[in-house]
Amino acid sequence: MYKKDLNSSQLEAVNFTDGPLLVIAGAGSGKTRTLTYRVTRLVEEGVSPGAILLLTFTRKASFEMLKRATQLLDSRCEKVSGGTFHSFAYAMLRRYSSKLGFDSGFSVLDRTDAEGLIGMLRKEIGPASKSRYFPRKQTLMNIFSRSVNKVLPVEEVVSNDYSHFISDLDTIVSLFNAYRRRKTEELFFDYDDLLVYLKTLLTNYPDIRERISSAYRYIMVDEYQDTNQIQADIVYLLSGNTQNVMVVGDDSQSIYSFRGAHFKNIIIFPDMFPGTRIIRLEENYRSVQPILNLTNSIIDRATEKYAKVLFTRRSGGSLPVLVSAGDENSQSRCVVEKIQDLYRDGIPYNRMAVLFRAGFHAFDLEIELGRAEIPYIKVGGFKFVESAHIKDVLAHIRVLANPLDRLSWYRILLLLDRIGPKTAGKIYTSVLEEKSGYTGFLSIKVQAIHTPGIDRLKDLFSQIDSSTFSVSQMGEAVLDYYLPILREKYDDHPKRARDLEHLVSIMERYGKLEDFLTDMALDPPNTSINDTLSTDYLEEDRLVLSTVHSAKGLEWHSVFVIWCLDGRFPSIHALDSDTELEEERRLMYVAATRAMENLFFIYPTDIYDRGSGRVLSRPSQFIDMIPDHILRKESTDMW
DNA sequence: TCACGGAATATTTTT
DNA sequence: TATTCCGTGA
Repeated sequence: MYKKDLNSSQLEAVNFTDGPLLVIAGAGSGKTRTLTYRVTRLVEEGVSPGAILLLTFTRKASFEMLKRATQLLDSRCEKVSGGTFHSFAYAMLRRYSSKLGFDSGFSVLDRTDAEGLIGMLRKEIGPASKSRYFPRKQTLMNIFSRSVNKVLPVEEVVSNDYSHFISDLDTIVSLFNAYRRRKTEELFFDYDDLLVYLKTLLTNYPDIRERISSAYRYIMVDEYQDTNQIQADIVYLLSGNTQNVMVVGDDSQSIYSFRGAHFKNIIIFPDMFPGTRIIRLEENYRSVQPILNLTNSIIDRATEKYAKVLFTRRSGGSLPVLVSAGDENSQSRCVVEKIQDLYRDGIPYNRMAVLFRAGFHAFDLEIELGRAEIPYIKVGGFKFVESAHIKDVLAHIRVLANPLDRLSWYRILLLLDRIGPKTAGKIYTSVLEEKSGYTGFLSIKVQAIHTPGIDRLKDLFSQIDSSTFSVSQMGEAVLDYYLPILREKYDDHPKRARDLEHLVSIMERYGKLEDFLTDMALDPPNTSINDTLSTDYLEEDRLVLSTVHSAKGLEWHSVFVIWCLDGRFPSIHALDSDTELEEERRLMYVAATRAMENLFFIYPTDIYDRGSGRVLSRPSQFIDMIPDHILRKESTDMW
């Protein structure tokens, strides 16, 4: 099976099982296949599945690979440990949390929670003089996260990238320290902490490092170009004496530098692991030659690249097309028409995708698709767990698991009439004083709080018994309580109520409350059908709308990239920074290399950009000025 | 202490 | 366009 299904480079990678291995895998070169077969090879050779660690970029990616491996070999492959760096870190930290002083566990803060916490602190110890601009909580989080991910002091991040806030540096630094303190007090880890604490654990406790690294004797890391410094350090620490580490990546597809990732990790891997074997996968199996010609010319113009020549044996195929449309709506109608044409030619909807730079770029298209009755699913962009109504419900559930969670208590209490931050603070303090977990709320001794809201809330908490209730039973109880509030608060409550129903059905899959809450933070649902939270997909024939970031690693028969307009893609904010512009180029490269047979770039003209006051009309500089024999030009005027 | 209204501010991608 | 911030009146 190995010889039949793999080319010689892939086979070499699969058979190289001991020692450090770097696989430079171009787009569509069978990277996933190589990783999958390597798993089956190891298992087949008798390596215990539990000793294999497969770190991927999303949980879905590792799930898919292991499912495939199971089909190829047998169910042993299901036992392979797979997941993201963050989920792996979570599992390890759970196991050894007492070492780090978190005896009673901890919960994970997602991005908005972290910002909320910072927002609270900002109010408490914020800027002394209110006359000047002070960074918002979001900006503060960006500064802190960058400092952690790039392993730089906050001072340096501020003076390098946020020099306009330099006069507030002292306050920013003390906020950072307060943020860290509060996380510890309330038993919280944010995304960055998961990685940082894992690294600390591995560094400071050699015995634990030894135990973990000997448990995972074979480590594989996918999408290595999108790892950051801490992740690379973790890989190094995990590799132990055997150094059986295989990393796979493509520097041309590095698109997460905003998260601290740096593709240089790929380049320096052989320095970290002397004796690294390097294998290049350069045959593309995905795209027809005309598409490859185009994608090569996109990436050829990159200033910094590590030469790689992709070739394909897939002859034939038609030229990629660049379409100029009048305005946003004619762009949408153009996409709809082409999709209908292809569908009539026998291409199912789920083999076509529309990709875009940012979630909101698809709004107009979604309306047109609805009008044309084309079923679609949207991936990425908007996150449901961050919408207010979902957050509201989750807050009630979170205090059940972690009664120290001040943010959630505040959120719950502020929903009630006549209760503001001050009162919420008093209630929070008195709940803690009871020292009986969330049930402490039932006997709070705060004078003069007798609102109907508080009584209803007490009802809810007295009804829920976290030791006997299943996760979804808790969800249902909270939902019963919350729905009247929802109706009061939002005029679009029917739609939001549907999301909540769906949330409860997701809860049914979980046995433990902690697992549910952790997944909501680390692996939140990010797909929607008709603007409503949805998790069942691929079962029906639906067109895929996706951000380019969420499309990474996937492929479709026909791909449409919309808003290929200079100032949108690349984003107008990237235009004055070379490194950001280069990242946008790689992003365009990722988008284009998703296509197997047909590739369309579409851009509307005469778009007024509010932010800059400029009118955007040029096609994206990444595909502008490409000769007609590589990229065909069309215009919607011609119809 | 809360609730509300007007003003100011702004990017986007995700674990 | 939406969110978030700040001041004012109740």
